[in-house]
Amino acid sequence: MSEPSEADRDPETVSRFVEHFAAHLVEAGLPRMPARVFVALLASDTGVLTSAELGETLKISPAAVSGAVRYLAQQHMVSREREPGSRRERYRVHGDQWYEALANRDAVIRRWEDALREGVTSLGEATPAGRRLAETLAFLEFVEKELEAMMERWRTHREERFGRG
Amino acid sequence: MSEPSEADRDPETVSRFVEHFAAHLVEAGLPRMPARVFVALLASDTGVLTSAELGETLKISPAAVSGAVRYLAQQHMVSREREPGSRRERYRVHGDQWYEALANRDAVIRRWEDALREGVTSLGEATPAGRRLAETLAFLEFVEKELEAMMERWRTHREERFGRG
DNA sequence: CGCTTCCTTCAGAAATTTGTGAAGTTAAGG
DNA sequence: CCTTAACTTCACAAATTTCTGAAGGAAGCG
Repeated sequence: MSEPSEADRDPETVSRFVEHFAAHLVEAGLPRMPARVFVALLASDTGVLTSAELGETLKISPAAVSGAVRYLAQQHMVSREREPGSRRERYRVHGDQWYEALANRDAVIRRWEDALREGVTSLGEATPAGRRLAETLAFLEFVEKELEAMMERWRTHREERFGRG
Repeated sequence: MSEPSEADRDPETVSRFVEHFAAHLVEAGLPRMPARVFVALLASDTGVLTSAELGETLKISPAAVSGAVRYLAQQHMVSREREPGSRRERYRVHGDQWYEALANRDAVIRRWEDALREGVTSLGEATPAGRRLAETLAFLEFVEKELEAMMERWRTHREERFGRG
């Protein structure tokens, strides 16, 4: 029998995890292909894969890889690198970068806030509906601030536990 | 110019806000009908609407209302009430209930954690991939605890600012 | 320069999701 | 009980989304 070493990178084991975890992300609202690509990167040993490798392990066309990666890059969940002196593009999931993507939700929150402010104004601050919207707005403003503080605490916590990544 | 009173509840103004804010929620992953129904409730003066009222303001069939409401109830974003001695069902968005739904994300996070733990085990704790997954897991565990604390702080903050709802 | 490699874009096929009408279910009211 | 009101469920039609294959660029390499 084989040693429990790198040899355990049985493609099937990896694939099982990829599909399983990706399914959860999909359920949470991430499009299918981006989810699969993202998890494949997370589960790779170097955290870097080429487009071709992604296509092969996930059994999808180059076009699908391209689309998924574009999506992920927009969300700042992966970064693209150019291998110098080669046409190969490499995609990387930076350990932290992915947490920071969560902080990126910030942008989303801020747009919600804008919409709510408009609602408070147009419905009237003094109306019950206006007050309800105002409270929701206050909640989001609160969360926004808290998230920032939380990420700061995480960075500290992380260094204690994992050392500088 | 007109007084900012209840007279401002021009259906068209309300509708504009509903559609606008709902669009943001959809973009964030909420299905369309649930999003519209939810915002319609948020923007109503009492925070309570009957199925018929929802159908009329949103111009959708009873079936669509039914489906949307079922979804929202499952997510704990609205609650259903039975008007005693009537067949009419009423749907309510409780001011806080909706924040607490965010805490409900807890359940989602916990399932992610389970999937990640499995991944760490099957890929091997000692492998680079395993370590990456372990760190992601640690992040989620951290967030889970923080969220709870955050909600607690919000409740305090809220009372200071709005008095007990 | 032209060839080759790799990625992207585009149009369309396939699959999934979404919303409706119609029939079914439950419960109030006569 | 029978009628009527209100919501729900189901099957299907419609719209949207998703992925592919094919054609179209950019960039290294000879």
